[in-house]
Amino acid sequence: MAPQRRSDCPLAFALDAIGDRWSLLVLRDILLHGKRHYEEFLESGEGISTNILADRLKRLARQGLLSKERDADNRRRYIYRPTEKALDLLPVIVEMVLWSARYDPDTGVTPDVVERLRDDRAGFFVEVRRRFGRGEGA
Amino acid sequence: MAPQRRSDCPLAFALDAIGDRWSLLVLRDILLHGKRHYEEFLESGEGISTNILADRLKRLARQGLLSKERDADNRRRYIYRPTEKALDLLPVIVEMVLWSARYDPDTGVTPDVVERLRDDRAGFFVEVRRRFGRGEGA
DNA sequence: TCCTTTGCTTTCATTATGCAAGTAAATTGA
DNA sequence: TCAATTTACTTGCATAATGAAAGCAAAGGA
Repeated sequence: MAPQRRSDCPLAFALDAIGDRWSLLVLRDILLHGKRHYEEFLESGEGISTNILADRLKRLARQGLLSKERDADNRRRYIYRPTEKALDLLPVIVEMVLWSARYDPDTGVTPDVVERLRDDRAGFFVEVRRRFGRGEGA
Repeated sequence: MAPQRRSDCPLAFALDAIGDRWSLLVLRDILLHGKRHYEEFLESGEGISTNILADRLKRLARQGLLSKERDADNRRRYIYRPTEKALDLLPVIVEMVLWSARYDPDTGVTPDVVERLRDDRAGFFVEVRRRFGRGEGA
């Protein structure tokens, strides 16, 4: 997708990393929906196909956004986990969600969730990080 | 790029609108660099090609992010301006810039700009909006 | 020892991207 | 007044990305 660096612009850097239609949806599943396995990602409503999912997981891992390890409980599986670099994308995701909540008349996000994200971003971030064993500071 | 709706997820909505490698760079040129004409967008460091630029301008206008009108001073030109919907993407852009500033060792953004964006988001938004004739409140 | 589960890879058709060249309307200069 | 230039595209074509479907391989279960 984005093999080389296009410029030194920070926005271009972010877009080269996650500027496609699928990468952030995979991160959403991991960060917000607690998914960890390949099969779970496939089940998401958008219907990603198997080759694209495999490619994105590989890219995200190569870019240091995801770690991949065998599941000790079932060695056919792998567990995908977010790195700190991925957790630091939460503000980007939240702002995109708030923007869509404002402009999509058929949005699936409920008003109470919007309110929570708008009025307690920091608390939300702490809550998500806690689920991945990260305390308040880093 | 993203013809139809993939799901009711707000993140998917945003990605269908701006989830590609060019759309946000065009908006960056307009919102942050004061560019207004086709030729100016072509001059950006990333080197977008003419057909892609034309396509993205059309898409952004169709989605209500840009307005397009003839330049009265030079009727060969058109003036592209951001709508409120585009200005509301500033938080997304700022979060992406801050993320890249943290993780790109060769980032082009200077520490003082990073500090400004981090510590005075609201002031920054007001400043940008003022340039487009929008006061504090919408 | 099969059968199933899980995570892919491969194949191939369709679509998007990107470079280069061409087109057309508005403007300028001779 | 008309030829050159500016500005904003469009078109053609090659290459790359996407997507649907089928196939494959290792691990686990019956």
